[in-house]
Amino acid sequence: MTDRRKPRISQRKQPKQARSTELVAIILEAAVQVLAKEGATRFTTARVAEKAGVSVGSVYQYFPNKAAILFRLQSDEWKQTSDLLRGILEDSRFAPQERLRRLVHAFIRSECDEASMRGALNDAAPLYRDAPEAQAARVSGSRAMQDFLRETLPDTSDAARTLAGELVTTTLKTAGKEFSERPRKPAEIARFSDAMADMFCAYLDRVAKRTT
Amino acid sequence: MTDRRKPRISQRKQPKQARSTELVAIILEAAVQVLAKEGATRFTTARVAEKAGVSVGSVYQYFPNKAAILFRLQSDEWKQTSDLLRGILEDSRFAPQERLRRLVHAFIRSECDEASMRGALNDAAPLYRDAPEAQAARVSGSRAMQDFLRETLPDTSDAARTLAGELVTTTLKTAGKEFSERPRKPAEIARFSDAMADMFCAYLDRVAKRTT
DNA sequence: TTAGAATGTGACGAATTCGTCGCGTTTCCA
DNA sequence: TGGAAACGCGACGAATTCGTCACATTCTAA
Repeated sequence: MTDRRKPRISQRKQPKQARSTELVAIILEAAVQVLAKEGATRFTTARVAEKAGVSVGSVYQYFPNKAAILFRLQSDEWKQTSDLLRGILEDSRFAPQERLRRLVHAFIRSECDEASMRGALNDAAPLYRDAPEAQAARVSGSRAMQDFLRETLPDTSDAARTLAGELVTTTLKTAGKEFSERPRKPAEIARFSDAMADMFCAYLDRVAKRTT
Repeated sequence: MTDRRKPRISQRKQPKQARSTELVAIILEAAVQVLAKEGATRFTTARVAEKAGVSVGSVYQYFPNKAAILFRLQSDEWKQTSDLLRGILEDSRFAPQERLRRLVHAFIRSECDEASMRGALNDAAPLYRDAPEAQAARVSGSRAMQDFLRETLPDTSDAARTLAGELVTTTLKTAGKEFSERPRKPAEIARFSDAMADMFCAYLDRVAKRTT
């Protein structure tokens, strides 16, 4: 529970037998449960072990500390959504603006779907975000968005495009998270997503015009 | 440190003599220091008391628990920025879009100014945000923005205006926070603020046109 | 079959933290 | 000026949490 320390966070030992591979999966699943149901401050290796029907020792066999479990969950989450978004942005069946719209909807819906887990994971961020591994993971964030913008804003300078990309990306991510913190009805979700997509489209149109 | 509990958070006792009034101020100041320098997880009543040159007992004389101190800091913060923003939005010397631009710049600059304190306060949010007092405070959030939009988008439906207001408000707040989490140069801050203001203006223009 | 590697166990020590309570000190006011 | 109320103190009990370690069990390969 220290803040300034930067604990190693990578996995301690690779499972070599089938049962231990499965064990890791069970632990991670239990971790998700505990996080969602108990919240970040009650997320404990002991509780995870109990939920998994396993002893604490086994947990520490594959994860050097609590932070490592959380980081793993966050990594999986990142990978999952980043794949999702990339897929949508590269789907050439749709016009660029339609792709963006779908992106926003997909992201916010997914954010609302697992709101309690993600909220808790977010609350726990102070425990793992200062570790070097987490820093590295943060860099490779919004590659897909830049590629998309290169296609959409071909005549815009690199600097302006980068800025626009950062703005859109952070807005989507953070405002989406905030929005999903309270329970929402499907209609609400759709309306908010539409509004955000409108905002992005209006902004990108304006950026495009500016350099034409 | 429990998550599900909703501790009372209001002040325990009103200071009645000058020295105790000053004491509360000293405690709060120390709390800010500790939060900024030590981070949320090392924020402790004991540390606050030590920093304030006061005993723990005195701290608990005026705050029922740790969460109450944090909530008080957050409340002060909210009040302060909400006054700032209201002032800018109501300043009729400037055209609406210019006001919005100034709003964004002021908010993000202020966010960057005290980034470490606000970041830590945010990390500690799980400790106080579930208390009923905090829920109540959240409601009276973005009144000024709605008034501003009533002026800017007179022909838009209430529902659409509310939606637009929520989107702009949450975007400003959350994206601003995220942006300020890493240290930024003044030029960077200005560029990002400009981009965000552009985005808002483009969006609001589009909303306005839609109903004209 | 059997040695030894991999895996799994859970009681336990160390550390931290919260908030209280009994008691001493200062201030107020009649 | 004297007593009551306000104020301030800090050692301490209760609770929680982290992560380890010595030992038990299961698996693999020769």
